[in-house]
Amino acid sequence: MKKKDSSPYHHGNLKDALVEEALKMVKTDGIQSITLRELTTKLGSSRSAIYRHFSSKDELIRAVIQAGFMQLDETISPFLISNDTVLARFRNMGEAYIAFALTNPNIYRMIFGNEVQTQREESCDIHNEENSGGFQHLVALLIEGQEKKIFKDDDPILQATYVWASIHGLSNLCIDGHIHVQDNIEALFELSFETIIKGMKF
Amino acid sequence: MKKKDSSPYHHGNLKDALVEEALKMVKTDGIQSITLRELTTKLGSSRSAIYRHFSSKDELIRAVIQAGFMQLDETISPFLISNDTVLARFRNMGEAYIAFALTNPNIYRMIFGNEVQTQREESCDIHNEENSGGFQHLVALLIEGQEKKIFKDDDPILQATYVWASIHGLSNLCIDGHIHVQDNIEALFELSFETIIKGMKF
DNA sequence: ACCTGAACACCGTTCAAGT
DNA sequence: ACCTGAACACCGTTCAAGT
Repeated sequence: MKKKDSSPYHHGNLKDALVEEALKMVKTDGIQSITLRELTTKLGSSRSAIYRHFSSKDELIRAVIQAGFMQLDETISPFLISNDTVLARFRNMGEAYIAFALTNPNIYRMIFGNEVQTQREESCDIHNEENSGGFQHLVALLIEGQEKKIFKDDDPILQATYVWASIHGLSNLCIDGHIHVQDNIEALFELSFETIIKGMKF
Repeated sequence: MKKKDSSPYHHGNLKDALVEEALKMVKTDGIQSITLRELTTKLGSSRSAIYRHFSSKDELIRAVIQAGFMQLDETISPFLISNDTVLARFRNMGEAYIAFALTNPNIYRMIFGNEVQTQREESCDIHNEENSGGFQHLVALLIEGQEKKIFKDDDPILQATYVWASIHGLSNLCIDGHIHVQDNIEALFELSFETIIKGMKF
């Protein structure tokens, strides 16, 4: 079990522990399940200690959102910079993306939901280089595809945004049950990827 | 101003009035702004009266979501069944859809958000014929396009789902500020529509 | 940089009693 | 089919006082 620190009045790294534990709670029970009372009880700290590190619950949630966003980013990035062909990398990324959303619906919902007003520009905007290497890698992949005459010569940033939006839309509709094609959900992905690639072809 | 009913103990149609007023609150201030206390105060009814019509706040919200979904549906449906060409109808629908989302971000977020667990199958599933004429019309449009050799011969329901997901993804990312291409947001839509249509071409 | 413990305003929900 | 009014448990947030 966890050992106490030298003093009962000091937690090892409360700020990170709060974010980590909150992300766990989101993952299993959704963002609505986070209450500061339960969160601090689980960590064995006091409620008011939170306000040493975050000015409000919303600010804490923003940190949790950012942590979740980085998990998604780390899941998809490797597929974009592998040694596979352009089209294989594209497809593998898409499958990994949707798999993440289906496996972690609560985290995905939190990231792209809007229960907390975030300054996306500064946290988990997909264009933010610091947090979204994935988007940058996607842009690079599309540029490579354009150079190899696989993809149409369009603005690669707009192209990447369109791709992201399409895959995001699929993920979003699937995990929130707006579509019920469960029997042939793979057929939906197959059709979607093919249509996207055909639409962007040189 | 509003006249009282014959008896102060009977509201004209409290159930509908609650949903209507709640939808207004969502539209201007977002779903988070709805509290039963404020809602009933605005209508001049008592708090407990709500429970004559809804078993909980969540059940009320579900009715509000459904009402919002029908507004979206009524906005886009006319464009799908107009006298224009297949491609014009397709494009006009897409533009109307995104325009609705940009004009009513709070309503759009509520519809496709997940702050309240809904049984989508019974309320605002896009496949639900009762509430989503738009989706049915989109399927019909795609079938017409296939017959006229404009679109590829794919399962029209999967095709329609892919189209919906793409436009939904664009709307969603735009209103939540995950993308900041505000300067050329029209260019993004232009590229998206062209890519989608090209991807589905015969 | 934490702790305890109390307090505050706000929330959804319930209930007893009236009309 | 409503009303009033009180109560309940829960919430985020603040604060005074300690270590």
